[in-house]
Amino acid sequence: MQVLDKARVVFANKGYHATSITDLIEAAGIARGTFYLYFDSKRAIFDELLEHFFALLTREVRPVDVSPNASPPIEQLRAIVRHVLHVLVQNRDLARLVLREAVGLDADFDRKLQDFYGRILAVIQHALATGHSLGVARRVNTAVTSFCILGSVKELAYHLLVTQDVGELIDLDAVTREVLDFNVHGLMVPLDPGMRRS
Amino acid sequence: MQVLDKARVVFANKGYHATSITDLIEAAGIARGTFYLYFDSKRAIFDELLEHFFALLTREVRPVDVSPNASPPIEQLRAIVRHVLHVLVQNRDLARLVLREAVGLDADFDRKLQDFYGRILAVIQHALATGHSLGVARRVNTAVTSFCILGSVKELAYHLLVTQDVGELIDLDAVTREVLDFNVHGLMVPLDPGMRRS
Amino acid sequence: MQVLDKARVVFANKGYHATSITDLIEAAGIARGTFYLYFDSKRAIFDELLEHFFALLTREVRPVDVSPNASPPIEQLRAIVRHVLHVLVQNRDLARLVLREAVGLDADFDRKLQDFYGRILAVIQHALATGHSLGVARRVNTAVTSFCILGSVKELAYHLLVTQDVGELIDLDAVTREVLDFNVHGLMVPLDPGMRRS
Amino acid sequence: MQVLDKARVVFANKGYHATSITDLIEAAGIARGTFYLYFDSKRAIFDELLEHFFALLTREVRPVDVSPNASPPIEQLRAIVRHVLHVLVQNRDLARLVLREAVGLDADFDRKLQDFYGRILAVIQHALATGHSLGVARRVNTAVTSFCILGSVKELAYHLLVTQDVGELIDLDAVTREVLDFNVHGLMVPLDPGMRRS
DNA sequence: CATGAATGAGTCTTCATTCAT
DNA sequence: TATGAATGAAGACTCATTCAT
Repeated sequence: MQVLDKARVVFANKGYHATSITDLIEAAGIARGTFYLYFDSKRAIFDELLEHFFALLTREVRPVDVSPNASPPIEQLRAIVRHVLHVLVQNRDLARLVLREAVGLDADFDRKLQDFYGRILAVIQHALATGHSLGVARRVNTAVTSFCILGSVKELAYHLLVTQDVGELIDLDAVTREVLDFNVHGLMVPLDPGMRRS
Repeated sequence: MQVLDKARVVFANKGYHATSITDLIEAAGIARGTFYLYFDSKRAIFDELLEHFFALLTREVRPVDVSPNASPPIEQLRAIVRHVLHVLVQNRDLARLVLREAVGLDADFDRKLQDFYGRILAVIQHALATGHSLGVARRVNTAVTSFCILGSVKELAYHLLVTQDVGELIDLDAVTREVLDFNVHGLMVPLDPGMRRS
Repeated sequence: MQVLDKARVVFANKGYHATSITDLIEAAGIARGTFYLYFDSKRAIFDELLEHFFALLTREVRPVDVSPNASPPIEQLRAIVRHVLHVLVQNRDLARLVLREAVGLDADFDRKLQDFYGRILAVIQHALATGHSLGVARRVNTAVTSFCILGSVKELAYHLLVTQDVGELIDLDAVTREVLDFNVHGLMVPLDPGMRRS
Repeated sequence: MQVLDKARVVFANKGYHATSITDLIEAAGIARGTFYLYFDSKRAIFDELLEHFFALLTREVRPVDVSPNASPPIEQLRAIVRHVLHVLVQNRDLARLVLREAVGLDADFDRKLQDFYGRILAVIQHALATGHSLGVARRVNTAVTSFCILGSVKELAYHLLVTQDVGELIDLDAVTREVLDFNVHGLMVPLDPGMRRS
């Protein structure tokens, strides 16, 4: 909806607390009362905004498929990361809201965020376990490691979207490759350089 | 100071915006005017709180030493990570504030946070470059990778401190080992177990 | 407007500093927020009140007309004085505000007051110079004398409005005549009483 | 006293309301509690300051002496005006306080001011009546005219002291002469009975 | 006499929300 | 549906005054 679109921009630019209802209705070109016709409160419209974004992001985040004819787990993870980064970059405003404003807003929202990240973490953990059982991944503490993986992607996304203003110029594939390389290979030099190609 | 101690707890529990001066003075058991005797504003006491924490955290964050008789970079990094996690765990309240409340507060604070993380990122980048030149680290995009490393630690810390209530029970050394293992070795199974020693 | 009307009375009775927003809204019978819907601040409503009064007072204060078919300068001055006294008497509250509260409020208001009185002084000085060049007025230091004239009217007005409570009973024409007599003839007995009529 | 001296300057520069106890004690170089050792309140020290000034000003303001061997009333008035202007110029700070800050402060102070001016007005009225009975002054409404005389001096003093910064350069005698000329002769050109008719 | 840390009543101002039209 | 005037609870901050040392 028009109002949601405008609100997204305003929230992203001014932050949740600094955004007033007045800002919202002026941006949307509607009257004060009209706003409350569509949304219960300032909190509610913010919720709706992020709920939509959660759905968008989670759409492609699904458990790795271990069936024989599925692509290898690492490829599935790569697809997920690429998708997530892509959605984030395509929705800078919403991404800023999730990564900056939605943190520590209130207990209710904290739970939603936790649910969201929990779902992602579960997928990662599942992938790690699967990868290990397939012999393609080290044996790791899946809980700790899944946080690490999530964190590495989040932090990268954060700096890409919030800090940098030239976000459009980023080579998403290169970044995705780099993140995955980091997550897959770590920092260590290949034991036998002769056998690998970057 | 007494007031700062109480304020730290209140801020950590209620969040910056939800905390009122009244909350602060009731927690500290002082009068309204007394508060303003010591702090210029609500924003100022929050600032002081975090500034102190930044100092605490940064104390051990220093560029890796590449002189011959220094311990290997990886060990230095391990020390830094252990220290950071330790400080975070020892200062749960302040850690919550930095990881949750300080984001998106206002432009001034954003800059401080960015400075803080920037210093850490610089150390990491420097370590990566050094490690590569010493032949102990892969050649990576140091910018991207430093975000990944920072993110992996931050996310872990966040979940340790914010999500879990049983943070005291955590084996910090084990977690540190796990994070570093992740960052150093990634997820891949060792190519040739027979040829490696941890 | 209703709010302005009530505010005028309250300000006049309690004085600017002693008047609180609470006083204002209680007198107007509106809610706190409603006040700020119409006025930016306590200072702003006061400003608006006086600005209006300045306009009212200045309306008839114009340079004396020296064209042949205009009434004599002394008559024009008389008209101005009568008008000013009339407006003051008709707007006791506003008059009190200007004469008592507006002095030394803040730099901005001081400037406005100075502008206002400056305009009046300019008219008086102009009239004095004109009168002298027409041979109907003594040669005087126009700067000093214009202050004297302004002062004589101000002081009279002040005592009429502020001190006395029976201001309505005043014969305005008699007072105007007396002020002008004072300003025109001074205290001296006519040199040749036989030739003059009061 | 030292504290009073400093307070006078601060009050004169910042105005009564804008002056805080902090301003006062910093200027005097004393502690907060010490201030209340000497003065009951902010209001009280201001009162004391002005009370002193009233005494200073009133010292020479006495009823005109009608005894045969006294100087003529007009001379006595001239002496009073000269003295008043002199005291005002010699005590710019206090003068500013009386003319700007003391107006409309509170009911109690209003009464004191009224008493003060009342005493002066009484002297003027008495002088006018006496002058008339001696045949040296026109018959005027002494009430109205005394306001005019007081006002002409006050306004002049006000502009001399408050508006102008080059007050030192003023030729006090010339100004006194001008004021008296104005009050005595008014604006009219001297009648030359032989040559003019009103 | 002197101090200054502590007080708390009181002030201005904001803004999410409501509701009569 | 749409409007926008009105609301009032709640917030941050000030400052004259006190009193234990």
